[in-house]
Amino acid sequence: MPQDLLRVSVDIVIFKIIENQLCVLVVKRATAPFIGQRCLPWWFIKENETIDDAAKRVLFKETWLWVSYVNQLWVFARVDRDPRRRAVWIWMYAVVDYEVRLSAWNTQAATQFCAVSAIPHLAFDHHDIFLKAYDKLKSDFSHWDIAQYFLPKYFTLWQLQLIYEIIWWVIYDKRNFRKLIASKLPIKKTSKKEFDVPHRPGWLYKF
Amino acid sequence: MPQDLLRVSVDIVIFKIIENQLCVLVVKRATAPFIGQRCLPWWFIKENETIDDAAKRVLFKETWLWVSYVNQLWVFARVDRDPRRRAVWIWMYAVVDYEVRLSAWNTQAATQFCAVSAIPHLAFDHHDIFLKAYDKLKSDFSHWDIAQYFLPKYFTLWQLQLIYEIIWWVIYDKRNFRKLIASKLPIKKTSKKEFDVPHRPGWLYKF
DNA sequence: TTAATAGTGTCTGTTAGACACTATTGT
DNA sequence: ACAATAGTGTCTAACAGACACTATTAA
Repeated sequence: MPQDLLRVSVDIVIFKIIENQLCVLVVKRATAPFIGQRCLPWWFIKENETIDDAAKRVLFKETWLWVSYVNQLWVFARVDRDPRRRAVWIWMYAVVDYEVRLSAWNTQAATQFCAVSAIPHLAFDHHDIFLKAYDKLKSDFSHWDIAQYFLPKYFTLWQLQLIYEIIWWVIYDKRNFRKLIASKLPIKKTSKKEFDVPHRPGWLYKF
Repeated sequence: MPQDLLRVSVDIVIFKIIENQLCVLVVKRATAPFIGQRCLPWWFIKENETIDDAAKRVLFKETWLWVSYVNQLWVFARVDRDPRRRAVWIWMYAVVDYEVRLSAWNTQAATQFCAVSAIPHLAFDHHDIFLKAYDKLKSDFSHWDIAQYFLPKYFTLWQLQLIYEIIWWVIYDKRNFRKLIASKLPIKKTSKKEFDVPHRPGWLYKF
């Protein structure tokens, strides 16, 4: 039985909502190939490392981001779109929540979030990955409660509704939305209210 | 950037419906570890081979089966449940249609289909894979028309209904089922009818 | 008091599910 | 004629979607 040794890489699409827009993390390449172009964060995986852990560790080291959710998109073997001929690669996507601050890493122009409506040309086949990740994110939203990973621990129903409206690019009726999520999502009303708002404060909820 | 070389393997759950039962292909191991135990078919992938193609090629070579549908389940890196310490492995599932004959390979007791209700203990972590594949198969049925891969090219509505009843383990009302699939599945009535049946023959349909 | 958003209920159209009889073929 | 399965329509209950007003807070 053949036991070829292969290089395995991970490419990741990291989503975050900034100023009511869905954004994706892109990196400016400092080395060949495609030097100077934008692409998604990626790396080769080492032995003795699970994929999810590697994703979180590498992302923290390189971008100072701690992702709250990681999932797989797809795996490929040997489709020669990459000049370095990576043998096997894994596409993933991740979500970063509201509370992560855009501090140190943000001053490096090399790494920045970019609104999905204005994604630049991406090197490698990264545009395909982005599209697949975006589809997957939208479909996962309907089956499963990923919204929580975009939100802070305590949030108002309006914030929750906004997440859905941003991801799916639709407008909901407030009453219908609340009926819907009451029957679908395991969220609890807390005894706290939002503050520092110039209007009647809403109740805070948590998952 | 680390560029460790890893062995990549594929484990696959192959589904087929035999005598109105959902079955999975299991193999009896001839070599250590777990010699004599049953497990799922698996192999290491070689460079210059896409995963889907490798799956079809290897399965044909080893079991004489030509699968009509292949999909991915999950990818893992380094979880040391395997005595040989495979580094990265890919879980997949596949479907074999009605018309594939159980010929040559079936005489080898080493390779056989086993009803999902009577799966024996499987070596490695293959029982987990089987369970995940079964879940995925059921959920894919609701989103997407995989039923066609279980069926011959021309089929009656009753055969189609049976597939759904077997996979989901439910009973449908014939009229409601037909209304449902008429609105969901792109199937066409042909001008042919089934034959060699001791009752009124049904119309044949195709996808 | 005003500006701004929170919070709440009803009605209606569509969809999913229960249910029974006639039609056609082989023997 | 009989055995066996194909094929077909209606009624009802549940759910999804449209829709407008009162409540509470900060300034």
